Amino acid sequence: MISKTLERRSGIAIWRQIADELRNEIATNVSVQNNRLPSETTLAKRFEVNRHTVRAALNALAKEGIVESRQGQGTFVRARKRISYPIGKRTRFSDGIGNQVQTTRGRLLNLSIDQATPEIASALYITPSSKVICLKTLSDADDMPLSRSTSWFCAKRFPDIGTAYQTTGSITKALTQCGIADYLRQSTEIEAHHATMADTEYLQLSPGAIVLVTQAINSDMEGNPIQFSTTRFAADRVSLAIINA
Amino acid sequence: MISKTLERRSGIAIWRQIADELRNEIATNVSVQNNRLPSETTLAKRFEVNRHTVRAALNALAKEGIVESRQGQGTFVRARKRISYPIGKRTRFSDGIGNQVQTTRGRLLNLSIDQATPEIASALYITPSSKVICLKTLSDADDMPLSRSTSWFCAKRFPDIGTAYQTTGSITKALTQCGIADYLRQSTEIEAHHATMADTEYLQLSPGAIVLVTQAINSDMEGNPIQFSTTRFAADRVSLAIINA
DNA sequence: TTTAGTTGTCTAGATCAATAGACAAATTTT
DNA sequence: AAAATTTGTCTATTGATCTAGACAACTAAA
Repeated sequence: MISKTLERRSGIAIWRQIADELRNEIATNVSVQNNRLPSETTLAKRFEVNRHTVRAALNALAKEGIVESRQGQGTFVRARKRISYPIGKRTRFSDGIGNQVQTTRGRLLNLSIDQATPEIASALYITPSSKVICLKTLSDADDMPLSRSTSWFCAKRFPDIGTAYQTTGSITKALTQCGIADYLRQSTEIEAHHATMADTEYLQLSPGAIVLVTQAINSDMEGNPIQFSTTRFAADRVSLAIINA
Repeated sequence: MISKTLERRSGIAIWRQIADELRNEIATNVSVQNNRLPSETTLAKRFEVNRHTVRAALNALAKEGIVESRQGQGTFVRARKRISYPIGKRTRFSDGIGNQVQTTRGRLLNLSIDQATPEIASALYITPSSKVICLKTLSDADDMPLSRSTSWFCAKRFPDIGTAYQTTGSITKALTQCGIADYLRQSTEIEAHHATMADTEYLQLSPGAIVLVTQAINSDMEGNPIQFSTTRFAADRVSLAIINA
């Protein structure tokens, strides 16, 4: 198909560049017939590299659980679906993905009481350097880490949000306990970045992996912002579905 | 700050892992004082590597235009802003980013008439294997490639969409010429992937770079789908802003 | 059973990445 | 002026990645 040469001396090993390319083609069903990849020799010819280099790439994909090699037969793709995470006015974690997975879990990693930075203050409509509660959480789906979030709440309005989250394992339920029966997503910004070291640790990713970073503000029904949060998703496990309606 | 060890034998050179980490920290203003990075020796101690390895990382960031080193003084970050690309009911390319850049340009890379795949057919509400026009385009902002798209239109309804795009360089204007005065974004799906070889070529990216991939359906004012498209953004040049209202 | 095609494993050498140390060149502080 | 701190450049060595070739082990088809 594409016969562009691989870049050497780029800091990314050739076998990993091939792995990235094949992962993409598998995701879009290019050059995959009957769930079977071309043979190692064929791929080596196509990428103009040694067969061992192709094997290193396939080995990496096998470790990710994307393909499976069988001696004498070939290399086959194992179907895996991304979790579709809805983003709209009524975005909620467990509700949104609940029908796609068996179990969801939220864990509190860290709680601290900080002074609001200018950015947080303007998002929450409070005076700069007033007190905010900062919650760092990790969310699992089927015991695979899916995302990690940092949320800020006005400490004066939600003094007990931390303990409420710890007992419920859910922001929505914690807000209910704090008197917020319903809330709306006011804004969302999405970026993509390379995984940081903290990401590779908490989300169980390899270096060079991708995280989808969303920055969101939630408001109560009167339109007052109540939560400002940054969430980092393991990009190869999710697809963000934007709900316009 | 974070003292997690770097992963060796991962196919990603250590200097590139450090570059990725620093790029992220620069973006979030961590460990950057007065626009000045810590000295090479300090960074080498922190990452527990040789100073030359840190230099390789800084060299890469300098080539990307993110930092600038001055002998005897230090290494400084150069301010660069991502273009914020709005996604909502009324998403349009040039309108949305027009106030952030000087010039925008759209170029037609390829036009073909294909049979609709099941996916395209269901998105456009047409019978499978009926004819569709496929437009591959590249969009620049200030002469930097920003995104590349593949769009499908019903060939029966929009026979002249190709020439209309070529003369106007804009999907919106092309649709106007074809009798669509106004249209709405019906759905958007967002994923993040590693750049393919075609991405590195057209979007001028390095291997290992990230692309934000959106899949969207646009409808006319009666709610009939008119365009199905996949867009791949250079992730380090944009931020997607979700408009819920 | 034979043959062709596939993945698995081993050895050896060539190229690239990372470490180590030394010193030059430029800037700021003392 | 001198000292301290910074980036820039050089050489040499060790370790990881990529290439090359050969052959074993397994599978499916002739």
